[in-house]
Amino acid sequence: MATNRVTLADVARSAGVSQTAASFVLSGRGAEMRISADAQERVRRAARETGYRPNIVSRSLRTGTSHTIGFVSDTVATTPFAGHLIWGALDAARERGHLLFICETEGDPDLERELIDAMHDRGVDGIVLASMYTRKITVPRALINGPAVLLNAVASNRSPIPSIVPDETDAGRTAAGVLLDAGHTDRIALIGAAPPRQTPKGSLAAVQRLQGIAETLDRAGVAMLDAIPCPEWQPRSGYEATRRLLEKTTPTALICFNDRLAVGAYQAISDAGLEVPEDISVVSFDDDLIADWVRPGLTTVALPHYELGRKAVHVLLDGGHDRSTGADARPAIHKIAMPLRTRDSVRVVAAAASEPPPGPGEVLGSPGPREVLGPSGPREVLGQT
Amino acid sequence: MATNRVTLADVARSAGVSQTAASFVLSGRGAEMRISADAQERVRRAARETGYRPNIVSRSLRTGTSHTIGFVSDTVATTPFAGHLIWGALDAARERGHLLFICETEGDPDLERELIDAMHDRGVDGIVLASMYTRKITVPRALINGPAVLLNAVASNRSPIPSIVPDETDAGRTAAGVLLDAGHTDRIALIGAAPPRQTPKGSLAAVQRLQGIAETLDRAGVAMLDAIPCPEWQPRSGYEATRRLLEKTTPTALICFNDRLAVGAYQAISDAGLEVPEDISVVSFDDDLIADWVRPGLTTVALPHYELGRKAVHVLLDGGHDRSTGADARPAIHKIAMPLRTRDSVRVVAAAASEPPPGPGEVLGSPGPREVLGPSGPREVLGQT
DNA sequence: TCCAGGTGCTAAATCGGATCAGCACGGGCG
DNA sequence: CGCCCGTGCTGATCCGATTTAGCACCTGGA
Repeated sequence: MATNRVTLADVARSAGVSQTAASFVLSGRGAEMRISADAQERVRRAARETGYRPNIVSRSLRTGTSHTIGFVSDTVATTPFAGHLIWGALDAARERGHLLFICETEGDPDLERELIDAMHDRGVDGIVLASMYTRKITVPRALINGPAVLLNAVASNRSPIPSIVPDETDAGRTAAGVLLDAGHTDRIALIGAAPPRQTPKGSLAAVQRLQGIAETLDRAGVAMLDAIPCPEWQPRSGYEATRRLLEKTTPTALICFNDRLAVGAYQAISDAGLEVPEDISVVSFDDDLIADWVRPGLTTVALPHYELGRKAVHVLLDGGHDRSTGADARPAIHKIAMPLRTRDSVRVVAAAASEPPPGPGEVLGSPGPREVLGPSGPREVLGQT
Repeated sequence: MATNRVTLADVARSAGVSQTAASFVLSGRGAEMRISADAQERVRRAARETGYRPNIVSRSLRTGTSHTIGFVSDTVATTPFAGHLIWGALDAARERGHLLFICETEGDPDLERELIDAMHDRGVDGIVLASMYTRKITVPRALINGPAVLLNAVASNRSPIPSIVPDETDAGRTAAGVLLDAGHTDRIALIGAAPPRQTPKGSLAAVQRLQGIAETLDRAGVAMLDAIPCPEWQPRSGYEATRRLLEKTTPTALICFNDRLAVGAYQAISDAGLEVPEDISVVSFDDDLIADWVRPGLTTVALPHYELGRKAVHVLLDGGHDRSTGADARPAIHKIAMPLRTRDSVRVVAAAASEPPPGPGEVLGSPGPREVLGPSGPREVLGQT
């Protein structure tokens, strides 16, 4: 810090009023506190001419609000895919005049406690506790020392802290809907579906995506052809599962439970001498980087990282009022829509019966009414050097 | 902030001493200030039992040091590749009891100024101004209001601010050395070399890498076969350049100026019916994610992002003393070694004449004495979902 | 006996704003 | 003439630490 910062006392002296008056004027309470228009003008001019900026540290000491938020993540911060969580939080914080402390716990509970405490020591207005993938977590005790929200996570223990998570169930509906809308009313198989026990620890995506898919297919009276579980959601597993599926039967559409599984599925389909989407359509989840790299581009239901980050900050800053809405004591769980990214992996077989006939210009691609575009898409990812 | 935080006054009261005495004890100046062993013990016990934690906001107001650092980047924060810059800074800061404010300017000078000011308003101890790729930047005026360092950037205007950059010249020496050590003493071509004017604006890598390469080849008496410039360092350019090269002549080794160019070169080599490394060896720079994905794995000189981030924080916190070392008024430029990542893209033709004969177990791979391993390699990058 | 010097602490000021509790002045009214 | 009230401000206190200045007591030497 430079030693020559202009203080409120300087401004007051230069305007010929008391520090109190200057404070009132600059905090917008001039009229309310009956400061004359003339004096107000003098104060404002002095502030402008001296380049006065209020010292937030001292304000924070007195008022207890620091215009600062803590962002504590397990490993999100330096992870390529979910850096958008931070980006959204950063943007929302800036819009509302806040700055973000960011740190990583690396999954270590002691470190987590230490970092949360360090943030409280610095008087943060609240803490965003973020998880790299959507899951249940046990809320650390240190968090109760102030306002907080859970980002990409829900509390496994009882806790009054609100959560922000992607709407995975609706994503399941969207994925199934894409196929239905494109006229696939038969021979739809699932890659990566797993009974709840076989799912990554605490992960919610597997269960909820399946639920949304099943609900939508049921409602349309479409039976599932098959559902192959995968031990882990990696390309290799997707490859194995799809190969086994193709040995048994011939699907015309696949719903893969994430993009990495879908990449494996692509490989297996190709190995079987078939093509996407001519022989088999593929829909998936996440909108991983690879979804745009594979050919044909993968139609997928995107994790709305940017929006999740934004929402977390907004809920945190507007927080506490959640409890007044409704009489239930359970903490709010805010679900963020997962937008569909339409690419080239779904073949349009026929317009869906339930859809209005397509207009002249929109024969191909058929996004249909299910497409939900995120309020602002991610920026292009840049290379290094 | 919770209302029931324990304050120093509480501790003092509970220990039966004055707040002054308590402050002395807890700041480690108890003996110096002649507080009796008994009183010291009482204070420490009270602090422990009440769970006292000093309020950094108030300390900051009094002492002007907030144990807080600002990290201002253009777009680094949410970029997959260079998130390691932040990770290194985060680790170093935590080791020294500091927390990081992180923000992105998106290249907008107004936003940059606004964010730097916002950080100064919060009493940061210093600011790290980071750039996504190594380049010259004009140091914003707002930065002179406190200690600062430039990360991955050097000042184009006169400025007393120290810089932390990768040692690109030495990286050039390393890349050329890898080939020489593997016995390539002929037919070495460069892909991506460019006259200074044709280089990305302000980028230093092109010039310095070339300088190191040329110096090392010269010293070994090896003439360059050819050097093809590339308008931009992307796979397509690398592909085009290599294709043109292969039409003219037949190199046995390529030095590509970054990994993306090398990926293009791989493609062109394959199209020409040749193989890496049997027909043509390839060395490159950056250690981009793709360097480990392509087959054969690409031997490359890594950008030491993690170390750069660490060093920036250390220089910042130890700063100001730079000027005293040496009589020259120019700001310090700290160059961080770029470690070699040996993979499988370089064929060993023969042990280099200048090298000692290889030991029994190390016939292949020949890392040689040039290999510099970073103090701690990057963690594995995790997927999402 | 007196005082210098050491021991073991404490009162009060300070950092820069926010805020509570008034205070001086002028005009209108009874 | 005295009182009340609205206008337009100001003094003092507070937030929670750090730090300067200094005070009371005791011991030992002259």
